[in-house]
Amino acid sequence: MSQSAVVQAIATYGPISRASVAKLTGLSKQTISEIVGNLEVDGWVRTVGQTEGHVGRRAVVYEISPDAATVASVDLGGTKVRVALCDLTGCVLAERTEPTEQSGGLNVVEQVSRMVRATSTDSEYGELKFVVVGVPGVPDATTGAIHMAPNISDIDQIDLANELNQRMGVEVLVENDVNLAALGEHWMDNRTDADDLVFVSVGTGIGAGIVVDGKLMRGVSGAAGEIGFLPFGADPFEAESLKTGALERVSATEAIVGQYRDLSGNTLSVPAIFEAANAGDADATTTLDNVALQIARASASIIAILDPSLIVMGGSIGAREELMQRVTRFLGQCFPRTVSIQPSKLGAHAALAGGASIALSHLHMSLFAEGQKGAEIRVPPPAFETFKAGVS
Amino acid sequence: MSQSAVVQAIATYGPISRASVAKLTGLSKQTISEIVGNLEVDGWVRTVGQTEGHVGRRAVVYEISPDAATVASVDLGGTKVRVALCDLTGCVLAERTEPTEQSGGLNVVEQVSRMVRATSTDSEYGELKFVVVGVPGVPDATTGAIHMAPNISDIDQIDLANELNQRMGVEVLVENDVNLAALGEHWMDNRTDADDLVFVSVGTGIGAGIVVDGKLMRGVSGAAGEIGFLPFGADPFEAESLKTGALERVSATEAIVGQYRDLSGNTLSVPAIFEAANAGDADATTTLDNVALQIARASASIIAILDPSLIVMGGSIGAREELMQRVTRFLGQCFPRTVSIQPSKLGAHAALAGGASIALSHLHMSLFAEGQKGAEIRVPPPAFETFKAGVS
DNA sequence: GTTAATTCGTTCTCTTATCGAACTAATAGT
DNA sequence: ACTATTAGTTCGATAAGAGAACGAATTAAC
Repeated sequence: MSQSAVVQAIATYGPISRASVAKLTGLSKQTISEIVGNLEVDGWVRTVGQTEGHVGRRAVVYEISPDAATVASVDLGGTKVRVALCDLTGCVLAERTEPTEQSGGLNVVEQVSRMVRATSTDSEYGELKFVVVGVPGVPDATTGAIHMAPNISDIDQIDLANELNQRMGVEVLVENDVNLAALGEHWMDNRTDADDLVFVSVGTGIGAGIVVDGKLMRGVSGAAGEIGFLPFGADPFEAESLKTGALERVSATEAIVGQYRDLSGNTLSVPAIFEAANAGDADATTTLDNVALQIARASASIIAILDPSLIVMGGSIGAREELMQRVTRFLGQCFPRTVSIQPSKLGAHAALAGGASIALSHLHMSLFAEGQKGAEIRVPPPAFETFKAGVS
Repeated sequence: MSQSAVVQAIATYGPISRASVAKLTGLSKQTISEIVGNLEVDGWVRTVGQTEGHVGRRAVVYEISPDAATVASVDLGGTKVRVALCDLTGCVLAERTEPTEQSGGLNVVEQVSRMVRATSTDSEYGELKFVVVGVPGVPDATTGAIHMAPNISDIDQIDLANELNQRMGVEVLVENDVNLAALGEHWMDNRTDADDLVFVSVGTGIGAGIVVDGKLMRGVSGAAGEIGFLPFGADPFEAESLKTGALERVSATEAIVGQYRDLSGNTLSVPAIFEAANAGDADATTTLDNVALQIARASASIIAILDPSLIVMGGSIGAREELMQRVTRFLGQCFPRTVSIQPSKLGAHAALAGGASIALSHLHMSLFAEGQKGAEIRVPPPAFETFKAGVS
């Protein structure tokens, strides 16, 4: 069937007539009529009136039926758990946030499944069909355990996707949170010219998510984008660099606080250091310069290897305007080509958006392109403001 | 049509009966009979006898008709032009090598098209259907010019693919030589477990070709893998590093010769420096250690960002056993995960093999999967010895 | 206000790829 | 010779989709 193509066209080109879908897809009119008819009977699309003002007969226009089903996107962080319930168009129907269960392990599983259940039955939404969970670690494809996630205890001892699946009875996908953030930014960007992007997150740690050809690059062991281990910043041949990562040792929260303390003798939080720099504190300025220099080098490495069209900076530190400006300046001094660097548009909600985009793609695939090889449905993002409002 | 699946099965599983193809593809027996019948009439496959010794009726077995068509793979280097003519199974039918026309520009175009024509009409081969040319530079997708190719003069002034196409009347694809080498190694490796690899070439320059998911990663401007510009080795903030690349300044031919001269006062060629190191020359040993250290850092960068399953070292310098051992040792000291590092199996012929693999894939696609979206035909490589013998 | 041009959507027929089942053919082992 | 087994063909049946023709509804133009 070419159901997927039809759904894709309706989803992408908003309210649209069957004749237009025929032109867009290249399929014949009656094929479209039949497919749309079936979709309408099954409740996936619905009519929204008629065209008017044009020459010729009025066309009945269709759109995706937003409430035919829902998906949930979960951002499982070390301190907070966020759950967003989205309809088929990606609009946020309900959201809730809780502090993460610090006892970790199965208790977190219980917490997430309880929150998802509560959110999805808040009122009369469509059936929950898919859940995507973003975690601050590397999901192991075979065992389902989450490696390198020091912020959530015992999360590497259980098969997270499987445990959640059993409790909720819905298909669950677990993905690294930075990867999801990269996808989220890419989704909302919705660019047609180039289909790639690297999301660089600087916060308690430093990491990157890579989108190439609209798809996530994970690497064989799921560790693609672990730029904390780039071999510069600290001496990469010191033992400590093998554990923490040479670059991470000089560019994440702890390193920034430490560096400022070494220079000034005072211990300030990272936001306070930014304040101090803005107020003219020379030590703070030096600290930020040093950090930005390292991040510029990291960006240069990424560009040298991947040649992306865009780098998006995110995380509590990375997205700061003061840092971005410095990074852009330094990058110009150590790399011949210029690449656009932009701050994250979605901020703390990037991973949530990425989860929603994956969930919707998967759902559409399973519904309309069951077992087709090259099929790929790209669900267009909702208006930026709509999404932002839903999760604020 | 599922022609592509049938061709794929016959190409991959050698001489094979129609019944077996049916089982492999999941298509029904008479569908296979019809498709194979058509392919045989058109000359793409042929029978090669019957099975014997099994219970039941004897099966007629088919294989790809090797001489139904040919493709040419060209390695257009700064000093040599190599042309290999391959049949449909990837076997080399004829080969020729000439010094590169030093006048550059259109003269090189003439040289290549003359060589290809001469090679393909040497005797009675199948019709030439596709030509792939590997160049030491970055092909511009829009203009067809080759950027960053200092070794072939004026090659950035012309639309290479187009000029060649007009002279030869065959479809021509131009690709970076390191990218082709990466594909060639990947093709010959023919691994089923993981479908990615990074080819690192160290010679007059340093560069990398990246294969992910069986496909080349090119980047937006075709500059992916330009690891000469990784921001370490020399100081990346010096003006010279913006031109030559910070890493390239300390790891390619010129840098190695220079470094040894600085240490010892003597000027030796790179092979001579390797000899000296093997003979116990401390300065040569130090030089090679330094170079290997930088290449290990480059490898660490690649692994941190891409997380590949394999790195293949190539180029006149990179493939040397003495260097590889050092790189492996240093990499273990600056990166926590171990990744397999292997020397190039194809040596100077890697790009030629990569060109052949692309040419064959394209040809099969255009013949049997015209305008199918997700279609992809993977032509299995010939036996390693067969190929090697053909181009030696 | 009638007519022409235009667009939408349906009906009907035709093509093409594929499958399923029945049937014929050939072979090894008993 | 008989049987189990595998190979390959013949003969419909089915389903996705294309193409053409036609009816319906609407605006523009005279």
